[in-house]
Amino acid sequence: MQNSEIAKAFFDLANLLDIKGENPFKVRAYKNAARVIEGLGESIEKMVHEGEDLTKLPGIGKEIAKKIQELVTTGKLKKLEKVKKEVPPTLLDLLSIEGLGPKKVHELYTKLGITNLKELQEAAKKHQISKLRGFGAKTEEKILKGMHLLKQEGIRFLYAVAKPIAFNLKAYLLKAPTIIKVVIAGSFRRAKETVGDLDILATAKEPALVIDYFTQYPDIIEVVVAGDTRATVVLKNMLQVDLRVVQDKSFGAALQYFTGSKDHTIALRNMAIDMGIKMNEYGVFKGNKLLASKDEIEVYKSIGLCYIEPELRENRGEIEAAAKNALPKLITLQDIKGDLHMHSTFSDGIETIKTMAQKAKLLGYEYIAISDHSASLAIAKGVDEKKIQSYIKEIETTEDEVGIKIFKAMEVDILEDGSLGASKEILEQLDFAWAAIHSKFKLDKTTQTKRILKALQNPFVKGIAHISGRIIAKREPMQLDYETIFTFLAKEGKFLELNAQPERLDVTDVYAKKAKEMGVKFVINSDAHSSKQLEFMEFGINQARRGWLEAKDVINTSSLKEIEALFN
DNA sequence: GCCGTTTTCGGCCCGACTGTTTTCAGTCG
Repeated sequence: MQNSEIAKAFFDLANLLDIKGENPFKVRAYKNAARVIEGLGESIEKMVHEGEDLTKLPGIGKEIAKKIQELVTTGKLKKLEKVKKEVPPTLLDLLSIEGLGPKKVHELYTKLGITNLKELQEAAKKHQISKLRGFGAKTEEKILKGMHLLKQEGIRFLYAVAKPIAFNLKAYLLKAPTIIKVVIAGSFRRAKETVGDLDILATAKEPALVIDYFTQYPDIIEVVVAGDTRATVVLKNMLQVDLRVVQDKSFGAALQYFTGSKDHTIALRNMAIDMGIKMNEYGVFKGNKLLASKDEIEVYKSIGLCYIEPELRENRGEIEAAAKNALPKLITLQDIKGDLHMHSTFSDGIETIKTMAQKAKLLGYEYIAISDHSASLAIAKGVDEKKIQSYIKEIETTEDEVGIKIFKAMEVDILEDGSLGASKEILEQLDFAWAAIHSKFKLDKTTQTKRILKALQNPFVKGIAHISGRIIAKREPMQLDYETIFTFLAKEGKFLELNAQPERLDVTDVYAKKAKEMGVKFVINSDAHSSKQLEFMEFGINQARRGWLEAKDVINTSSLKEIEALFN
């Protein structure tokens, strides 16, 4: 059973109990546990099988641990089954309408007998809803409007897609009356691989003027809420944007609050409470005394912590590390000295080796590797016995012409049985190869893991590229025993690729952190198929930072000399 | 239901906005 399935069971349980009117703190406890499970790096099922103590996880106590055990071993949760008999589970769908929460759904169910979206729509059309106490004409209208917005729910935007949208909005807002600062905050600032909405923080002398100006942005299709200091709108592309405007003196406190994550901020505020301190978006206070507000460094310092980089703010141990002054010094784009995975017209790249090399030189790299596909991958028309000589010659010529070190490499396909899609005769003419899977993604976990390990045993293979094979929101990751693979990589001194393609970002942040803890070394590669795509390195760095990686964990931060030594 | 270096009981982040009220509950982030 996947962590996500277990988390969903607890979310459903929490929401149904909430609708039923159960103690809200108990509801919150279930939701907290669900979030912890969702964000966990390792399989809860595996932890149960290995007899690990689940109550060591934050937010999981004796009762929830027992329920997890029950779910994993029987596939069912008696308490959830029981609640589903008391409260129709189709009521959960009603919660996805803007403005409907557990209390209102409870009223609709008990007073009007509404159990699903269809009945809700009918009741709204007959104007039965506005007659209920606590409801009115506006709520009824909102329900009817919310019905057709529902389908769009839950879509997330790739970071790389959201970026230009965010920058356009920022440029627009910087022209707002009395504006001082504009920062894209939220999950975008934390550089998550996808963002569900954009959270923008602004400071201004007169916030209300900025809100008014914001709601006139041409790409808006709906203004959901607009008050004096905050507004929520939906853009034509269905991206939701939240703007918060505060006085400039509150910038640091507001930025911390609006960057999140929610779990991180709640943990900070709880820590502050223990110290007799109150934290909100206006500042950090002891009684009436303002301790900090103007910048984030000061805000963190006021509760005894050093500054925590946004990418780490997920309540995954960063607060404890900050308290001990043991945070990692995160890798930056400037640390990267070369790119070791890219394609050319010799396989499915759209530009020549020369164009790729020129662009790499422009980016300031000391070295690159051209790593076209092996011929076994028919779709990419790779390098076979007939092409290998011209491939090598072209790389050598370009190296001299452009004046940048170019490694002769290959992204060699891993076949179904774990053997490689290129012969020894081809491989021994190259500097090294990355191994990668491009087909048969659905093999079971044991078979898939063995397949990768077998490929990695080949001496020409220096590492594994885009390990999970996932395409965000399009293809599920393969089932793998990551621990076994990471153990092998660390022991053999082979490398784990962090693929920077914005829809891959493979490995994920959570697994990167785990691999690092196990002593694995990384290579961050653009996997560029055009010279423009060499700039994707930025997205790989984002993911690496979210995975707590430092320059010393990543081999392509090394100088050419060091890299050559590594490959010999 | 979870949690605890003052606590095993009594707390549980905190504030903006809306729509419905006639001073505030519910929802949201």
